[in-house]
Amino acid sequence: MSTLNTNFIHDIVDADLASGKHTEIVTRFPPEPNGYLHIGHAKAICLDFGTALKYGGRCHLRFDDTNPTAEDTEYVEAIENDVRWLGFDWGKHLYWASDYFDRMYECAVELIKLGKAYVCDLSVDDFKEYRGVPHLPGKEPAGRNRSIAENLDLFGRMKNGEFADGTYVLRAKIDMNSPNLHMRDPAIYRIKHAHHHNTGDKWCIYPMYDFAHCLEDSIEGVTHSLCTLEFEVHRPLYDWILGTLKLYQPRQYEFARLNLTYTIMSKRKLLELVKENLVNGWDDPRMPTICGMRRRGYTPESVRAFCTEIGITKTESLTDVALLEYHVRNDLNEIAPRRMAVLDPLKVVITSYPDGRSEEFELPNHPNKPEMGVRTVPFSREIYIEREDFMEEPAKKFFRLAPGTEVRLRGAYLVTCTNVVKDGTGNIVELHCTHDPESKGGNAPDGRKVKGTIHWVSATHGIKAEVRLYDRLFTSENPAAEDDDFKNHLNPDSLNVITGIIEPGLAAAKAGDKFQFERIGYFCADLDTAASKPVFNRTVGLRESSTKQA
RNA sequence: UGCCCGAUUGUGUAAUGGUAGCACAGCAGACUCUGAAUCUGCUUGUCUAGGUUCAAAUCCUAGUCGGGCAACCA
Repeated sequence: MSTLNTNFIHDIVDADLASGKHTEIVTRFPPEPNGYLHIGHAKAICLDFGTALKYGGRCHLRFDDTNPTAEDTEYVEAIENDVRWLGFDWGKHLYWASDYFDRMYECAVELIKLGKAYVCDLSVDDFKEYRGVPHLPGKEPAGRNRSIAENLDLFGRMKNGEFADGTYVLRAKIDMNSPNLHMRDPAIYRIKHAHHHNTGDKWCIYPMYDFAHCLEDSIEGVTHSLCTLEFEVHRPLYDWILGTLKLYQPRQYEFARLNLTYTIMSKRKLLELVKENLVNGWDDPRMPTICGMRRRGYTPESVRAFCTEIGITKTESLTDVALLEYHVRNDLNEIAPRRMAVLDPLKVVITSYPDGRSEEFELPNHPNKPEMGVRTVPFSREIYIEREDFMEEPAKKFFRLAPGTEVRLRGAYLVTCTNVVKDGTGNIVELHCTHDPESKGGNAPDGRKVKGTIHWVSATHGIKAEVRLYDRLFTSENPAAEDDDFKNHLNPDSLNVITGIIEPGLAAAKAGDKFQFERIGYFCADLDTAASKPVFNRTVGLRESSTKQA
């Protein structure tokens, strides 16, 4: 597994191991079950699990389910599935923040007893006003000086459901004048009369992220708590809570989140696309979600290789999606069997080939990997070729078919175009060619060089297939940074559904099977595919040298 | 305006006081029954100004630019 890269986090781990601070490395991936995982999460997953793997430690999968009004079990299974698909295993270490609600409550009580937490009755608006703004000190609420006994009583009554949502909140007593807003007596427990998927109706108060997360890490013995940059300002609070409670203190380290060109990474925005039917669900192959990429035909190996390559830093950046596509091609090139499919068919009649006759050619599944075997492809008098593989008036470096020129039909015969058939409006509807019967298999006995090789499908044997041509979802390199609504920058051509002609064997493809359609790109059978109606997704096109003349 | 963080070719990263390297992208060529893959070569970079040092991408100071923080979200 390609996790042997190094980065500044690993430098820290190396140092901690060398100094004896830790002997076993424990990390965690802590998703909130309120959405689907995307490529940005893949980066975090590769770091969290990859670090544990590299150092022979363990990585916990922990659902951060502290907000029952935002979360849904719908997402839990999808998240587990996605992490597994990426190739990682949490073993028996599956946890829930809600597993620790009792402990967290006790910790909150402890904080109150230490005089380090109090119940506050400020309204949400007043709460904000008292907190103030970054460059001015905040104001201390009256409740800040409540007695410990009164706080204990009030917090107990909050827990017992005596108060309505929003009436009280438990706050850490830190410093209303701190330059760090998160230290201005942050709320750590709020009242939410909501049913929780794990704990049912046991609780009507739930811990806030800042209070819950450090306790979860501490309880689980996490050594390195890795998160994204926006939590940097939360770190003092993380340390304060554990320090005040004198609990084991994991260290939090922050790294930059992934940004990719021509995509958005915000869960909220992705949800918007799904809800407004601008895409066909979370697993739409245009989505940067892990399930979307899976359906698109990306492999876990390629996603992991990409995550390794981009590295882990604190520098905010915008990674070129071409780098991801490179890794997808790189992996698919190795593993995808070759097939022929014509996406924009132009009929060719081999006039010298006997009518009614057909034969089968044996073609390799992979040009450089004989061990991948061969398949047979039927040939007949009428075939389809790609419309763009013919030019009536060929450009200078056009190597393909043109009137009077000879090309190789991949693995079949050398053919020469003898006639161009047009309809009344001048559109080319058919080509006539003659073949060299001596060139069976694709080479002439006289050894003459033929530069052009094009793919083909027998018109009498080929099967129609729905082919979904996917392109980038946005036309803007950085849709989230545009001044207007990101949805104004959706690519109207991000999906183009066409009917192509595939070699017959391809109709048996099972959903998820991956192929290279020679000279076109990598494709995979979609979830919707059926032998009676094959459906293929374009995963990514082949790289095209810029010298290729259209 | 307060605090925190960051800045290395077009993009992403490495170099931990000692030759600025790698990958992608781009360009040129070789090879090729995929204009793919593969192979070869090439172009382009340390934000600025001072300082420390025999030596600075690296350490210090100031500035510039970019980002984050003001949910009873995570």
